[in-house]
Amino acid sequence: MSQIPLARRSPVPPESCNLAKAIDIIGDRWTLLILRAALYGVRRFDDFQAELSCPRTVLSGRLKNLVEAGLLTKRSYKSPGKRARPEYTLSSMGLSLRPILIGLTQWGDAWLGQGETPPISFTKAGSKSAIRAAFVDLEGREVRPDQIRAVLRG
Amino acid sequence: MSQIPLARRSPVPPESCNLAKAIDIIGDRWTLLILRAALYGVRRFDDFQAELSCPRTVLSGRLKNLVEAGLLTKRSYKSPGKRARPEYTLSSMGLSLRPILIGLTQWGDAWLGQGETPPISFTKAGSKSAIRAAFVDLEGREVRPDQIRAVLRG
DNA sequence: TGGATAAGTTCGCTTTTTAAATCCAGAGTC
DNA sequence: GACTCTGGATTTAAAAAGCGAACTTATCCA
Repeated sequence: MSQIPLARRSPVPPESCNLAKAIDIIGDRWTLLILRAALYGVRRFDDFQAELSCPRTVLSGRLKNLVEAGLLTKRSYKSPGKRARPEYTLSSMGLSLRPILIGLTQWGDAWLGQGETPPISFTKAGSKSAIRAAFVDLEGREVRPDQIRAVLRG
Repeated sequence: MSQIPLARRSPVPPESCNLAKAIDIIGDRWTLLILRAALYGVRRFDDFQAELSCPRTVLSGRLKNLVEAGLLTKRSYKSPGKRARPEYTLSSMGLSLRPILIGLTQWGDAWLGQGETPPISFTKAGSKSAIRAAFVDLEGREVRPDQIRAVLRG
């Protein structure tokens, strides 16, 4: 049962909505899976390919898009006795997606996990108790979902 | 500059990862745009179509998928003097994606907004100061991103 | 009976995805 | 230098998905 009042259109047209822009960049299965792997430390072309089992053409294109969008940084690494090769690491722009992907992980744990213990969970450093995605006010105090209000144009 | 240590593979294989499962359901441009519109109150087929400007075939298929996945509920509505028609509203499963989409909106505001005032922002009811997506511990206190630790199996 | 309307579906056509093979550049080897 | 190995990326052709327009269906209203 949705408490959201009926609307014929969203209040912000998709063209000027930063959520829609974000969706244009990361709203793609392979792109999201690449970011997931990158957040776990995967950096190299063949490692991404082995992890995702996706066509190399697609991986190549998605990596290029992510570099152009500024989420990944392409630089060289060199193992001793090997030639230099590119590696793809998250920029600060890409790293700042981590809370969103962790939130989505926990959403998946809650709704898709079929009651099993999640294979990965998240805690605060030095603590054993779980953390969760939520909203906080300026002072860092939690705001319950039913307390959230949208405000248009600044 | 990424502080994430190099890994050849992610610690949880995509097949058993709830994040990967979540991406399979919502990791699609049109699907995400449908959920965005639904969170703003759009419910009807033609309203979604006008909002998204997507082919009706695509919309039809995505709505069916979202209903099957349990994120949307299909029921009938009836305006007085009109025949009954289906409407699509968010289930509690779909509603619980709201923090993630608001978080993504704020990520877009920060990185894609080109310094402009965001067209929409979020506040706590009865307050004017902004709220933001974050992590909290069991007591509802904020946990900074660098304090987050991943724990495997358990 | 005819028209208006909302919610899809059908139908050709175009674009993207996929999987496999191929290309390419440079380090190590002879 | 020539030869080979290898990680990274491109080419190619078939399969899948996306696209826009027209069409169908069902019901309310005149």
